[in-house]
Amino acid sequence: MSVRHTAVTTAPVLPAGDEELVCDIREVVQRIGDRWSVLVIVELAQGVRRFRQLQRAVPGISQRMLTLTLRRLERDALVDRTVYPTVPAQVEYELTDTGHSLTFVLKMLADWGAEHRDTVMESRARWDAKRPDADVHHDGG
Amino acid sequence: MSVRHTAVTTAPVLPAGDEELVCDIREVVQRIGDRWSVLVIVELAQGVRRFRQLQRAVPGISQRMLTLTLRRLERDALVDRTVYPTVPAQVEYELTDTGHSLTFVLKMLADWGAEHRDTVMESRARWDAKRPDADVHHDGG
DNA sequence: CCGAATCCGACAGGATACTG
DNA sequence: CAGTATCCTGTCGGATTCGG
Repeated sequence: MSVRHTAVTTAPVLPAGDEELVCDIREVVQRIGDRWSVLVIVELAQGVRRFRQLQRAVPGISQRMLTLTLRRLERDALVDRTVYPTVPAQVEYELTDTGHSLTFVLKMLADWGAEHRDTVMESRARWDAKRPDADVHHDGG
Repeated sequence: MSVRHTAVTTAPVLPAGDEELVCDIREVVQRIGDRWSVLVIVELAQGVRRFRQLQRAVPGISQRMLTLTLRRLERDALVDRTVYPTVPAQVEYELTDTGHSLTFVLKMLADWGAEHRDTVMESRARWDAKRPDADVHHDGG
C-alpha cells in the first residue's frame, strides 16, 4: 500500500526553459479547466448523446452552459455535432478521435486524484484548522 | 504523419456510471485550472525557488496572485514553504512528493497538447471563419 | 426537442499602496 | 525581500424568456 512508487525517483519530468511545453500545459488546462467541459466529455466518452440526454446526465448544468460548452468543444474539434432534420429537431453529439484521445489524459488525472485525495484533504484540514481566519480560496474576505 | 495512432482503438477509457472517477477528474482539473497554479508548479519542478525568483520566472503574475497561488498549493500539500529568519526575510518554496507526482500528469497534458494543437487550431480557425458573428468564447457579446 | 438572447450576481484576478 | 490590504474590472455562469 506504499504510495512512494508514484513519488519522484527519476529525472526531472519537466525540463527547464521549455517555454513551449509550459505553454501547451497552460492551453490544455485552461481549455478543460472550466466548470463543465470535463463532465460533458466524460459523459460523451460513453457514447453518442442527444442534448437533453446530456443535460440530464450532467446534473446542475443549465441549457445555456450546455450549449456553450458543446459549441466550444465542437469548435476545437473535440466533439462532432449531427443534426437530424426531424420534427422536433434532434441533434446528436459524439466525441471525435481527438476528443477520445483526451479521455486517456483525463483518466490519468482521475488516477492521480484518487491516489492523492486523502493526502490533500488531510493537509487542507490541518491548514484550515491552524489558520481559521485566512481565506485563501478566493479573494481576501 | 498519421494521427490515428492516438485515436481510440481499445476499450472505453472512462467506464460508465463511475461517479467517483468523474468527481476525481473534476477536483483535479478545478484545482489546477486557475490561471497560475500550473505555471508555478512547472517552475518549482526545476527546484527550490524563492518568492521573487518565482515572480520573475512567471511573467505577468502579480504579488497578490503569487502569494495566493502559493498558499493554496501549500494548503493542499503540493508545496513546502520554508522561512529563514534572516534580515530581510527569506522564504523558500519547493514541491512536495505529492507535488512532484503531479508533474508527471502535467507532462501528459503537455504531450497531448503538443500532439493535437494543430488539429484544434485548424478546427478553431475554420469554425470562426464560418461563424464570424458567433462569440462562443465567453458571454454573448 | 434544441437552442439563442437578455439580464444579473459572484468571484477570480490586476493595480496600487503599505508593512515588517 | 516577502508579503497584506484595498479597490476595481472582466469574465464565468445561473435564471429567465423567446424562437425554430
